[in-house]
Amino acid sequence: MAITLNDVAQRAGVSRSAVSRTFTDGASVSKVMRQKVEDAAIELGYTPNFLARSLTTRSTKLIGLVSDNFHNPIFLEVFDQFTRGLQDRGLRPLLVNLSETYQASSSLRMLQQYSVDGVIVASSTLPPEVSEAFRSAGIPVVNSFGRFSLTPKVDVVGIDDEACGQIAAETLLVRGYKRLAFLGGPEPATSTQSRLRGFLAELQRAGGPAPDITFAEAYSFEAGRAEMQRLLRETTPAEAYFCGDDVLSIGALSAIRDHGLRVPEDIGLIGVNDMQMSGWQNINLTTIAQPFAEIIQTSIDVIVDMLQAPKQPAQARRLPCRLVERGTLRALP
Amino acid sequence: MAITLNDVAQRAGVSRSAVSRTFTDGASVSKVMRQKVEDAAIELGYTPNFLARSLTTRSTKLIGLVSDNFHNPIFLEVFDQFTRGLQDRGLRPLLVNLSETYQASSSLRMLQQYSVDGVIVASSTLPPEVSEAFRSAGIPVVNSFGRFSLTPKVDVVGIDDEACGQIAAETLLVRGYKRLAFLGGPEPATSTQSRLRGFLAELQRAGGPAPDITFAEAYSFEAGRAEMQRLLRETTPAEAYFCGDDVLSIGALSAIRDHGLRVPEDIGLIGVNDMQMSGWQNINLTTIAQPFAEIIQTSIDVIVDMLQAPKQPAQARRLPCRLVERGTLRALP
DNA sequence: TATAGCTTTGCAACCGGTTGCAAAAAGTTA
DNA sequence: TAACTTTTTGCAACCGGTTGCAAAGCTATA
Repeated sequence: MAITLNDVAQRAGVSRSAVSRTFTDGASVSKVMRQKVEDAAIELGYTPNFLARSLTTRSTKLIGLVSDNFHNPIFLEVFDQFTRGLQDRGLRPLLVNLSETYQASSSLRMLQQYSVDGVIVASSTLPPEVSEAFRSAGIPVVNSFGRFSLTPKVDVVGIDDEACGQIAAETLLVRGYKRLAFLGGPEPATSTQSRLRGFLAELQRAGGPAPDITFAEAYSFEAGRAEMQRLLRETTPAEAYFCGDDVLSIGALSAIRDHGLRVPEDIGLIGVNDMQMSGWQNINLTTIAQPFAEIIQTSIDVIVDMLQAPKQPAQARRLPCRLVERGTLRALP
Repeated sequence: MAITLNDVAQRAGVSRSAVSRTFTDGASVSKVMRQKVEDAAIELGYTPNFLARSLTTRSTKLIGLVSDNFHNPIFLEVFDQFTRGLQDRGLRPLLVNLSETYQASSSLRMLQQYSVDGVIVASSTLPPEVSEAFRSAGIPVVNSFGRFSLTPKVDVVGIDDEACGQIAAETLLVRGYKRLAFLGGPEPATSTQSRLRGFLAELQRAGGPAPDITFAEAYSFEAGRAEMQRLLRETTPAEAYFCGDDVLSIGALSAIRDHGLRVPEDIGLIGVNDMQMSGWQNINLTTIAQPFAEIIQTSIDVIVDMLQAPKQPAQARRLPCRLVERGTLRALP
């Protein structure tokens, strides 16, 4: 069916090795040999079979891209940048959707069977064990958007969630907000906990009052809306809320407006992520931007380095967040 | 490094073929042989190498999933469903991001090199030639979200764009709107053209006046907003707009509100797609839903059938759209 | 022109599997 | 128990490539 090495060799009247060498960088072939082979290859429409090659070279250029985050719109941007970044370096993303029904262990086995060169776990919610399983199976792995640790078992690239909470606190305090609140993502998520810790620490340092603390059931519009509705119904709302995520904030925003209150006049709101939608004029959310592009670029760099240099000690990298001012907090005094 | 067939054979004291047969469905192995082999395999932690196997079986279970749509949030839902659907059938998506810098022809070659079993082109904007190139290279292909044709060169699964335009027209007319307008996606996109055709045909049939027709520069929030701003500035706005896409509609919606007009009281709006966000209470867009789940499921079924039965004549499938009533059109009289 | 040194080439083994074929083993029947 | 089937097993070739090694070809030097 498909054209193989043999066909080309026969056509060009040379040995199989000669053809192979023509298509292998750094192999020794003379000008005239290369010409003969290339002519034959073009005539026949030959392209080398990468999978067969991988058998001896032990490199497939396949990278497992595993994620469980197929609902938060920011992840479309994430996938976009990962696929492009990998493609630019000649790597191919084998996408794995780690939903409830598809267990982590079976995905490990699957990626082993396909001899992926490495794995990128792109998720802020998957437990570290998922990434660690790859590493202990000897597959280079980087946990992108993962939680920082001083003693990481696998390489991690993410933001400094505590610093993020700190920025939120500073931002609110400097604008003169007094009664603050934290509206986090799902309580067990480690990102939520770290952001809360940073938030509280900074408030305490500044001598502010302790904030109200609640958690939404998920990082989603509905969860943010439902939790804010509950707060408006059952409590005296705070002056400003630090929300765990933009999509959560947008849900909260809609609940506040439906309740007849204005943002930022009555209630202030600050999110985290800076997804595209947050900049839309009808949302216009003040938020703390994650450096997506840098996280992704760094993750790819890390994986690429690991392909070249085998097992280095694992390292956790923290990239800085920054405030993006829009219209959901009152102006600076 | 990794455990191979040979290791297991040696450990179990049997031939290589015996091991291979144990891991091949439908091969002939006795109970006791299977037991011996499986024991050894478990002890050693062996899993067969899929890529090596593919060399002889000529099946990689790899499916190229190519798209150029990494910006419209609905595509995250699309990727979610595609990856799960493929995984459920034991297939693996090799993701290809067809951006400007990454040409279609090189992706064809790449997917050939990886011996993918088939390709799904998931895009409503890529030209048919992209899919056709795969077919003429002998790779089973289905164009998901593609344009319907009576004489398709490749298998297509999508909606009936003309019927969609027709539904929009009916919906607006029955609510008593008189001065209608069409705010399409990029003018050259075939989906835009077909929807417009259906829209016009139905208006004409009903004897309504000819609508205004304009096009946004892209299927994006900004493009929808910019075009609607222009319309509000430079023209007398229509009573209701049929927008080519939800995200476009949301952009238009924000422009209308910023202009001090109310939806649906002053201007009505109807979109296409029914992305998740359209149901958010602060958007609440009346729209025509694409049957995403069915399109994706059908696309996968088609590809799977093609893997089994070689070249059947290409077929284009049209799945029905339906109206989703929310709050951007006035109520029925 | 003979010789040394470097480059190019083909042979054959190998990567990790599968599979047709024939021999061996097990099961059936008389 | 012998003869005949059927099942199980191992051998060896093959899938489409790569690569170490030695032979062949070339160039440069004396």
